[in-house]
Amino acid sequence: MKEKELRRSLAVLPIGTVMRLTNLSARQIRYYEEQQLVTPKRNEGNRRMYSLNDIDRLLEIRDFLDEGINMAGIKHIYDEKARKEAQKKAQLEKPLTDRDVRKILRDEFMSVSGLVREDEVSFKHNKNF
Amino acid sequence: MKEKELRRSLAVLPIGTVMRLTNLSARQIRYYEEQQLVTPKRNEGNRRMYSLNDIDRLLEIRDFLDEGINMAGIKHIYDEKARKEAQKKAQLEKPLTDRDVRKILRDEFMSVSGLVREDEVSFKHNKNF
DNA sequence: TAAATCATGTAAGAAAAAGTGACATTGAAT
DNA sequence: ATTCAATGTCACTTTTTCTTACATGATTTA
Repeated sequence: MKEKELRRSLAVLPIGTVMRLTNLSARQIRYYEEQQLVTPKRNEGNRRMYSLNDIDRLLEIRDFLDEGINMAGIKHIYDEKARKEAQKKAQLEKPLTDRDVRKILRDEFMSVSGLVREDEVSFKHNKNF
Repeated sequence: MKEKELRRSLAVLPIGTVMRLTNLSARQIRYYEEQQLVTPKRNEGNRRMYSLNDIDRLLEIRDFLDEGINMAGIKHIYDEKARKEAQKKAQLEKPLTDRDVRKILRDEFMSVSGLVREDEVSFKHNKNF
């Protein structure tokens, strides 16, 4: 299903359409870009062009904001996501060591939000888990 | 899968995007509309807005033209298609009579292009088939 | 072959959409 | 009360799109 992936990442929508589809103002959409939460392409005439993936991202941002999360928080979420993606991809290159497997397992546990409080660092730092 | 149907019929693309996606000139795209081969929506500012279905239609038109079929021919093809769609929908309302079933079967045969020559009208008109 | 028609190109002028940059506003946190 | 984050608004410019009209090359038709 590489085809679908491609279609969803095609930058074909002007900002006017994105406004209607997301119920966001042009100001908001451009501001989120300024905050590096979305990175639309530009056409030859310097007009922003968005993909369906961009739309999804913007809808998600809108939801996060509605939940009361601020820009910094959202930025953090996406940075984390990108970091994990990159790491996962890197792992696929090299075979996993036992140590890697344990680390991944541990990370999975840690990312179950709310299970562990921020100040419970001892467990977090126990490399022998 | 009504969801997908909806997405494909959403008018979200400006003509510039359609040009890039189809490799057709604005002039061509507008001309095909003039010939009623496509019927894009308009936004509040009177700009043409196209759906993914419209894109498919335009690509198909381009292929027909490449095959040497002219506007009238293409128009005929789509008129036929629309006619059959309408008929099929109408049939779904009422239960089918035996006669209807035979007619549908016959039409199916007739629409297998090339099987029957244009001048072989006797078979075509034999209502007892 | 001359004339008409088809499909497309092109140009002009107007209107709409989108760009940037600056300043204003509002609500929440300090 | 001040600051800051998120958004609104305005001014001015560039790009895109619209419509209308006329031009052109390739086919059809008379």
